[in-house]
Amino acid sequence: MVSEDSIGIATDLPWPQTPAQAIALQRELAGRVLRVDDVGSVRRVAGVDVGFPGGGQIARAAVAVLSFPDLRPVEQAVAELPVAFPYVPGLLSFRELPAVLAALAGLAELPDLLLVDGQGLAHPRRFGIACHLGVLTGLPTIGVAKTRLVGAHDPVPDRRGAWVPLHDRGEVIGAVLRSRVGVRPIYVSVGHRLSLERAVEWVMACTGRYRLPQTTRAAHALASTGA
DNA sequence: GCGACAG
DNA sequence: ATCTTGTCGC
Repeated sequence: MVSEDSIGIATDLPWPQTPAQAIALQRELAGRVLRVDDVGSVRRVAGVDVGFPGGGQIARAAVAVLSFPDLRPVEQAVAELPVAFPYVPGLLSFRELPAVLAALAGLAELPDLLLVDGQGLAHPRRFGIACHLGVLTGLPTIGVAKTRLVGAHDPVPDRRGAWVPLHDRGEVIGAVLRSRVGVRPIYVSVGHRLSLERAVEWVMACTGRYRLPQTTRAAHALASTGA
């Protein structure tokens, strides 16, 4: 029973009710992640983030769409839904994605690329929230996290744009990127339909004078204030 | 058994 | 994530 809205976002999805079901679904969907570059021309880039106003019973998702490459605000959408899944490290998407999908459905036009607040492949089962959102929407996505979930890495040179690979169990799962000199690095990983190298380039192209990309900052502001 | 642990 | 003011440092 899957319904779609006018711009093609499925909203009424079957959803796991327990951590065990969620993990099984991640293992199944992880095989659908595309790591090859297939982004196309990007005119609209969006930041995606979720806040929990009040006691934390409500999830408020925000999508901030910016023009590319000038990064000017062009559209935004917010959606609030009751929280239906607890926060469990590794299962973040099951808590936040329902609200995110609702917010995306409220846009007049879909973005060409999504920067998601959280991990992509840099996840225990290689299926963080950025991968999950990419697979569900079919859109190119990138995971941009402020802290590490899994993996190890060498020190990152303190130069803007420098990055080192993030390793886990013998494979490269992401990039630890110095988006700005003198600040903690950010964790970038493939979400869907692009390579790690291109993901890092897109993130840098969306980043100005701050540690986090403009897209992420705009979405965060929207998700926490609601307007 | 003792830590680590996106948001 | 959220609850919260001032304060240390560049």
